[in-house]
Amino acid sequence: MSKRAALVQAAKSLLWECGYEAMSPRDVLERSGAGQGSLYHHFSGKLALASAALDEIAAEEMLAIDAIFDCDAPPLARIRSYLQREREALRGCRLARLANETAIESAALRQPIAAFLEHIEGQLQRALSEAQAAGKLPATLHPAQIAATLLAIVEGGYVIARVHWNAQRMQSALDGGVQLLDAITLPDTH
Amino acid sequence: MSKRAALVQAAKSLLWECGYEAMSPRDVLERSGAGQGSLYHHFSGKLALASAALDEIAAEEMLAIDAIFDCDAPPLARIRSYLQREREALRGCRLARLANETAIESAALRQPIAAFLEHIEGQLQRALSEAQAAGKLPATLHPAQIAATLLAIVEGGYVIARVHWNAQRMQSALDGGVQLLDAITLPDTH
DNA sequence: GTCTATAGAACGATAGAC
DNA sequence: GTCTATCGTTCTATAGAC
Repeated sequence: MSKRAALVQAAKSLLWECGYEAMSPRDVLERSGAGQGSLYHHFSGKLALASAALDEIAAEEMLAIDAIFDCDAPPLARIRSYLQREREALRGCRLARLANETAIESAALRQPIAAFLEHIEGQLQRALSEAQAAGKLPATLHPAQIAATLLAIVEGGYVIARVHWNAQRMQSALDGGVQLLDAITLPDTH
Repeated sequence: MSKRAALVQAAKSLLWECGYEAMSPRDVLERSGAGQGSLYHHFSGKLALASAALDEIAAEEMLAIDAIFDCDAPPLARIRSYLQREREALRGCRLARLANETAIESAALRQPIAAFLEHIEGQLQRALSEAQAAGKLPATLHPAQIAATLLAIVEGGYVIARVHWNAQRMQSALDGGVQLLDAITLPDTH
């Protein structure tokens, strides 16, 4: 593996563990086995390295999202699969955990994270629209907003779990989300 | 105002603006007008100062929550008021914005934030149970889990807004939450 | 209780040899 | 492309005068 790849790999793991501000170039060098020179040869600085790492993380995670949604299951089942997916609640969302760092104001960091969330919302909205077209959901609901709500349940679940330092807290929020989904599902009319 | 109070006041504003790790004692001293000595006379260190500041913030915010919930409006209207409350989405949740910092593992920081979230969940759960008892909600829903879900919508809404750097994104998530609440509300049967 | 001066370590980045 | 050595700054905390 090239030193550049090793640096990006180390940054990817450290960004999840520590976030951006708390990830020091020193940590990255130690974990990757590279020297200072390699880092500043391949990247203009810490921000550019983190941006490259987030690009890779976002690409990986979007593939995982598509693996859930691009299947033959009925639309509401796909949403349930997304909500009930296995998660490491206490580690936080691999991308959105950076949301509250000052550096999120930099587009280089924000863009890959925003693309990831947008991708999830798109899949959720598609599934909701499909369910609505099939008469499984009330026509009064707005798929775009419900999609945002479902994504918020997941991202908020991570936050709650970390504050209580208890993974079960996220599970409760997700379970409630599934209950809401079940409660608004219309019975078949044939 | 005593220097101690000035230090806590400065910490309260900086914690919201920057978070914990990014809040340096230097910033606190500059904003409060106090010297190094005052800080380390009144507090054992940065962590103790932040803990005291968070205690005050949590107390203030819980009062604001009670102002919404302790009123004569019907239970589901109180929940709607909470969801539709005015918020500064891009600033993030004044307390839970610290959720993804390493220091959240310290009980001194976590406890006031956890108490705040717990307080909200309690109010939501009470309102949901009341609505259920009045026949306004399906008996199949679990108030504790729905309460966690509603809180997650709010906390997740902050995250999404910050990632997109667009306050409207939080609004969409909250609007969807209100739609879900309306969709599960049972019609009066008299 | 409050101040200024300073400590020792870690920060992000640069220099320059190979 | 990779390395080691080092820069100037900022970090959190302590010392000690008043």
